[in-house]
Amino acid sequence: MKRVRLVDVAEVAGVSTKTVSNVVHDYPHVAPELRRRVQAAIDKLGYRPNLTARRLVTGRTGMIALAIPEIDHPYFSELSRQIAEEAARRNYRVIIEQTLGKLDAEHAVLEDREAGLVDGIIFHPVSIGALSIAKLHHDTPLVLLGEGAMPATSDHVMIDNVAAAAEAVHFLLRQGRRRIAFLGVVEDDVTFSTDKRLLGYQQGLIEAGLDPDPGLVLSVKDFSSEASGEAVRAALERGVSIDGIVCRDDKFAAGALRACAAAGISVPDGIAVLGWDDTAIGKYTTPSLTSVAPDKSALASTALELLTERIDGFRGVGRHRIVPHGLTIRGSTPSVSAELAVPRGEPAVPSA
Amino acid sequence: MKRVRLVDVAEVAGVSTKTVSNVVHDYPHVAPELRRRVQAAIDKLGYRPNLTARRLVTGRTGMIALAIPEIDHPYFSELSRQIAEEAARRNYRVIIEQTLGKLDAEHAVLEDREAGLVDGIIFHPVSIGALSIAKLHHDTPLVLLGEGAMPATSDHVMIDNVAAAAEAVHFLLRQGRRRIAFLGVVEDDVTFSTDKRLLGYQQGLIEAGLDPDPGLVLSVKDFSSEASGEAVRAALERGVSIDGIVCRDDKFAAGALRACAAAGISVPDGIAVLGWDDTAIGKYTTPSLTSVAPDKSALASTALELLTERIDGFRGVGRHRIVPHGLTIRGSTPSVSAELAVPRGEPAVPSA
DNA sequence: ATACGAGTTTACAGCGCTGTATCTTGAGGC
DNA sequence: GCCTCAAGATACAGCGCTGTAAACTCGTAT
Repeated sequence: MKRVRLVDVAEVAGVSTKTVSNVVHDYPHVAPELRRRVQAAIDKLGYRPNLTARRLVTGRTGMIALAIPEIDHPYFSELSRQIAEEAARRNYRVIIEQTLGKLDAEHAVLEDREAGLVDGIIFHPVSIGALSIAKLHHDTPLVLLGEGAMPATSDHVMIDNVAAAAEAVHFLLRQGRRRIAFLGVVEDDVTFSTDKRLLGYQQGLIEAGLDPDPGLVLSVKDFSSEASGEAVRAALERGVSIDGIVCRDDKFAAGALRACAAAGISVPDGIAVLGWDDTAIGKYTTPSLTSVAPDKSALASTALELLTERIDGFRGVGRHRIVPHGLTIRGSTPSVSAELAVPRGEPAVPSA
Repeated sequence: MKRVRLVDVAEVAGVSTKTVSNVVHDYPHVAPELRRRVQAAIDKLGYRPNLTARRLVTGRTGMIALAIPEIDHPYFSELSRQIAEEAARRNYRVIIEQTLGKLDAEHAVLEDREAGLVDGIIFHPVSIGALSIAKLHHDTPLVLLGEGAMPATSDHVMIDNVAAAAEAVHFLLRQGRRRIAFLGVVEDDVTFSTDKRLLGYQQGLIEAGLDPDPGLVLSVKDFSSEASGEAVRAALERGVSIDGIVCRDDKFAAGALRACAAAGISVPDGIAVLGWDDTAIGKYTTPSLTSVAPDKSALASTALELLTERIDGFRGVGRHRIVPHGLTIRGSTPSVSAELAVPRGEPAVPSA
């Protein structure tokens, strides 16, 4: 059963292919009667335009590629959803490319592998450097996400990680916490996110007149929640005094929660734990997780806005946009009002 | 800056476009010297084939659509990852379509909206019925996933939900649990998954010579973990005696865990909780979750296998494949060995 | 009656690529 | 020395659609 083509419809309706095309596209100057006849033929034959053919001639594919490290990481799947929905609103479809953070896969994203396949690329790089991006990037419109490489030539969207981390610290300080740890720095970490968050953490302490204690910056073996839990366990065992933890992501926070539970320390009473990314993970932990919340919806719409502008011909230099962030407050930090009611003068010292 | 085309390369190399095409495709009968010359021209000009044009002539797009309810639901994002990786292995790209389980979106998936855009569709339906699928489905190769509609005409892949639920029940029975609840039946549930799992649950009890107690089939207001927790809380408050819960998915199980904790009942000592889908959620709950584990990798590879066969011309009737499932054992159920060591004769009765 | 132009409709080229059929070449057989 | 044949290279049509420009229609102005 051959697919129905424009010519088939044209023949049945007794008009030219262009007229059929005009009807399909709702071109205004088509006589009502003809429009009816053509529409009837379309319905009768069940005609559907061949998008590939349309693309070849228009040069537009109506698709954008979304290149992210892992599709099943909660942050990225939640972000993907926002982007897919925002893209749909603008009549674009999304094809998802998983890089697993690997350098060669990230190179492939830029190397026009999608040549003529997508109109633009939204890319959350992890391993690749700014220089490589600038070098490899041809002319497919590109918007970068995250705290990784950000060459001046490309558009870029992120939240203000430094400010967010400082705010997270202030949030805990307001609740009387004084021994706030940062979890954590990963050995051989190639990502830039941690740096920014660590910087903001230190900045927050300094702003409050506190001296950052290097012993409170916990280092973690890898990016798993097991490793982060292990790091917290080890710190507590060493006798490090901690009454709050700012984590680089929700996974790490989940590990911290486990370690606290294992050590018999109550969260949030003994230690307050603060995650990052406001992913679904935070809804399932015990207690549930207070987490820095990037505005994923704003992230998505800003990325799409920049990208569509490029697709529509904008040729200026790279634009850098900061989107809002907030703090989703759940059970792993004391409620602010409770704190205000019973201000604590002394930092809580864990028993382990 | 115009894109480099085949003709541009041909001109530089001083050969026909077809020869360049042959080089690009590694066609064997090309003289080594010519191949070198053409390759040099390709490299020099930075030529990348225009996939859209190639598609128009070959009729193959190299893309498959994956239509799922929610991309950021852990089960679906994990499944998506498997499918994307399996597809990549077979040189297909995946475009993801989110239906949100809505009927009109599910209709759209089948209505050739992707006409000429994808070579095939992998579709996890929720709302649409078997009849509608049979009626709407044109000739784009299609493979269905899940327990929803499964018209005889379409290929279909799932796990044996009835058997898995029965096994889950037996697993708890072996540990001496006797008051096993099923969580839960959702009012106005349009999905078929619950039915199958409930059936298997009842079957498992009957096989063990137990009489299913209707009071142990908990009904839940919606699909959130809050609602499932509420259902468990209410049951416990009514004084229903429960020592084990088989849940229709991990989200429900997470809600159950919270309800137990709130009621002061230890999991797994007082109540054993068993989730479904083996999603990442189970790693973050307290305790971590024992969960029925569909073999997502087998699901993905089987779906791709059936789909590519159809794409490659197979025209037979719908094939139905059952893929394996297992049980990922974590903290929400007692370890089997401990149970064997200390067999319990009496069901544990929760204190609430 | 003729010209004009706004509104309709069409012919045709061509997007960039590949499949088919065809042509060229040179080695080997007689 | 001529013919055969396979390997190597090419010409050309055409995938299904849309943009452009030209053509046609018909009511109104001249």
